[in-house]
Amino acid sequence: MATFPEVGNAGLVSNAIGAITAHIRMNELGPGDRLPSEAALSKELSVSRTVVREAFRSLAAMRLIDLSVGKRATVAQLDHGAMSLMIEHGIDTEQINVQQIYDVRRTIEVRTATLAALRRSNDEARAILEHAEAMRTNFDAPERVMESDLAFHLEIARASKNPIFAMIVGAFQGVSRQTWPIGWRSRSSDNERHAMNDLHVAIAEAIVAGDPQASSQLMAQHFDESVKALLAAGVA
Amino acid sequence: MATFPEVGNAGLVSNAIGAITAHIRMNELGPGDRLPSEAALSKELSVSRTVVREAFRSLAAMRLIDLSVGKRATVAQLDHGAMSLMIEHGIDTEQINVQQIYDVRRTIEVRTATLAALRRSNDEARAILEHAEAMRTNFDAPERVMESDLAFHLEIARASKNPIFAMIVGAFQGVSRQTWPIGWRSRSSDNERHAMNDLHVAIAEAIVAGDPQASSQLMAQHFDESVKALLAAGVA
DNA sequence: AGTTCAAAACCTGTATGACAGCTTTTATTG
DNA sequence: CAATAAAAGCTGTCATACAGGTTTTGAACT
Repeated sequence: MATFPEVGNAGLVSNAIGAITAHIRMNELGPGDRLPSEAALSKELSVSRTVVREAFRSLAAMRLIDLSVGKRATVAQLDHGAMSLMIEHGIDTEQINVQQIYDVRRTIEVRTATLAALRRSNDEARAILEHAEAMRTNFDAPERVMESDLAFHLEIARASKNPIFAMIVGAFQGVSRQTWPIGWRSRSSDNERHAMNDLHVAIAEAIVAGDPQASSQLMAQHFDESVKALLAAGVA
Repeated sequence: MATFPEVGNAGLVSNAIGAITAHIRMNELGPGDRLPSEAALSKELSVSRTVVREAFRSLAAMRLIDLSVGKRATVAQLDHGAMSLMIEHGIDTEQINVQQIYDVRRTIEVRTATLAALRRSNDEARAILEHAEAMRTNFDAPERVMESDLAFHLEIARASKNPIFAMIVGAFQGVSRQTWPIGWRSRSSDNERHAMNDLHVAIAEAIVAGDPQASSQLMAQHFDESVKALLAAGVA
């Protein structure tokens, strides 16, 4: 008899992955909930611990579960880690370019700006404004300006109250860290750099004021200027 | 002394993943190019084959590489498989809901419609129109209407010539297969269902005509109506 | 020299067993 | 009943083995 029908035919590991996600679904597990041990799953699925481990690793790579030594695996919170790696891989292998990323970001962030203006909590409004102001304050430390810039955009995405937007915006952070300095240097004068910071503050103020129109219009303007700067610097 | 500094401290598997992606980057590998064998990497990194395998599995889970028995691992093409699982996991664990997905899709697809009108090849234009017409033709077989609908949206994303859009739109297909029938049933009459199909044909014609304004406007209208139907059906 | 084809070498998928080190449960003791 | 120590459970990593694919090698033949 050897192999009886099995559930699918794409390898034992794929089956195990399916069984584990099914377990999560059927038991209605949520973030933090514990999964069965490797040994238990190994027994239940009649496969070696090796197979179960590889399935766990796969799920952990996609950030569907968290692993840590000694403890059992737990269901994970939505996270942009895996998507970040996918995007970076796309860049590394020249399947996507920086301009395409900016198009996606612009499309999404014009929307998050709108939503943030409508839905931001007071704490989020304050955080967004603080990040924008930090960009001004640390003008002479580009490293810090960049980090505040990234935090600013991510906080707006969070304030949109749609975790998918937050995940996508987060996923681009890694790549943005590489391209940001290019944009900064390519602005032709400190005046332009100050103008960029001012624009961030203006977006923050529109969101604080709860003005979706102004928020999205200013965000669009910000991206148009950034793309122009990047193109001027000759980024493909 | 035991463990000497190592490269990082997040476990041997993480190190191996880093080493492999670094290998891809430094050798400028592209889709289809072959990676070193497990044994070779195992030797080079001074870790067991087990560790290398788990690293490979992790990368395969994120679809950065392809594995197949007997052959060496190869660099993979950008693919929405991993992101699909992430989204489904988000739904299963109630971290995201259907309305949020529709908001993301609307945001992105209004843009892909615009770009498709500007950039579609003739083949793509024809394929998009065919999918829309197939929705009409197969009116009595909802299953087929759905598949044509999904293919229609994905083809538009591809025609935008931005693989990130295609990846995101593709990632939502799995979930859409679950919610689509709800939307179909929730339209109050066959008239409304025919209207939905007509709207798809109208979008296709706008793209064929190379009219970005009309394309995006009609796509926005399509999503607004779909969301309305879903809300009417009481989808959270 | 070039082609064909079979053997050899290589490679991945899976299983088993072992042990270190961390975490949770259990049992004991005060 | 609380504190604590022992036991049991769990994950991370390693080594080894073998079945069954795939690529390379080499020999035989044209």
